[in-house]
Amino acid sequence: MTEASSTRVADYLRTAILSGELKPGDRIRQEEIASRFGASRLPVREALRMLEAEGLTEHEPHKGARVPRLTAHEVDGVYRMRERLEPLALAESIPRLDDTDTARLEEIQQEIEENDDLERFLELDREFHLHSYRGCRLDPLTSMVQRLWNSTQPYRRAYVARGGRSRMWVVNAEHRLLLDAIARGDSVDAERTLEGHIRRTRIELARYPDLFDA
Amino acid sequence: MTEASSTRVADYLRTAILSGELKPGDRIRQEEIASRFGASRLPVREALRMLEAEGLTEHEPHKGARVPRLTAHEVDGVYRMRERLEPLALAESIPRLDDTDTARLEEIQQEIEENDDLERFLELDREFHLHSYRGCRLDPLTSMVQRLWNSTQPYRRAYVARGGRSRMWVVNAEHRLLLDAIARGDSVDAERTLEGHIRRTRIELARYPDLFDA
DNA sequence: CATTCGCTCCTTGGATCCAATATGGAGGTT
DNA sequence: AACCTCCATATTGGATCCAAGGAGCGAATG
Repeated sequence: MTEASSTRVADYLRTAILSGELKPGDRIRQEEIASRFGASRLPVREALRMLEAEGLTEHEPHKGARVPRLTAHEVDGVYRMRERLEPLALAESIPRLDDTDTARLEEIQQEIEENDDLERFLELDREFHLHSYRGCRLDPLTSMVQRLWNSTQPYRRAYVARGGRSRMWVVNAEHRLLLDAIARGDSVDAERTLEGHIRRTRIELARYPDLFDA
Repeated sequence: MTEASSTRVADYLRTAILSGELKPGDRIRQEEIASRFGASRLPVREALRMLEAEGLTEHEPHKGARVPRLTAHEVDGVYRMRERLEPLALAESIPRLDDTDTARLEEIQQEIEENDDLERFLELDREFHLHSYRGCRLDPLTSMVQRLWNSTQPYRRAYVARGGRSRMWVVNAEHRLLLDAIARGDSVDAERTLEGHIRRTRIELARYPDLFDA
């Protein structure tokens, strides 16, 4: 057992939140998680701190941890941050991407277009974008980008489940344009395309303010 | 004692790092801090997790916590992130700033120009910029900006101590232009001015690659 | 004489127990 | 009947103790 126990707990909770098993507003009781792992509450506490750092949980003294419930305005803000940060990550990444990477991106996009499952789309879309940043050597930047993706995941899910279906062709077109720019190594074009992609998604999301009520 | 003990420890360590008392590469022994506070190691562990979330410490299993030592490339990356994020924070902030705020900014800038102490300058410069974001209602954004400032603080100090003196007039001019744009409520101009301010600082920093060796 | 193996000590990771605080319900009062 | 207060209980925060892993030093050997 060279792996830290708290890390395992953190991994479990992370996938639970990202998969939608734990929803915004849900309370996380330390004892419950601890017993599920046959461990004490201490590693759970550590894990919750780690997740807090990743923006996946929030903590209030003597009240415990919850999955954060974001307002429409906050999600909008996160998307505006992504509009600025992800183009930077992509520009930093492109010079270091090789043919294997672009082939992989093409493959993912292909599967997105053939896929018909909601949950699978969320995974693939995330993988598509994060893979395009894989060449970015700026650790603080990539971890921040990941954090932003994590924090809005539940609302992405809600949106796609609601009305996202009809707009799928737009996403696919944007992804194809992005792929083209990346394959050509055209960072400037890629940045602009990506910024537009995120901005349009943000504006689209704003059309469904009731996603954030529950 | 309604205040969490771990919070006090975190506050102490944070100021210790930001003030330069703890330098990049320094190890932080839990027992040492704990005894200094007459507390057990547990709240120290929690505090270290919090600081890790803020980018002020880093953690390795069974090896303990250290103040992160950034490479020149990483600091450059952080500045590039700031170039993109802080203009957004400023634009978001400006519509909500009132006359009291601009007066306060003017006051800070005035003191910067009269001041001659290195440590005091670091404080004032930080306060100037962070105060200009005070109207920004996007919590994730402001906390991230603060985080970026924190993580480069030791290197800002080293730079100013080394050669920053001679360039002070540039900083002052930039701050004055920024102030003017803010006072006029001209978000577009303010964004552009701020971006240039950060970019020039980044390029200037890159001229001293040996700041990162020790 | 250098190198490597192994041992000891130091530091961190985890479990259990105790203290402090918020939550929810019952009962009394207006 | 509604509201407020107070108490019981559940849940988190902290202290102490024990286990596990890494670093540094010394001795033995090539």
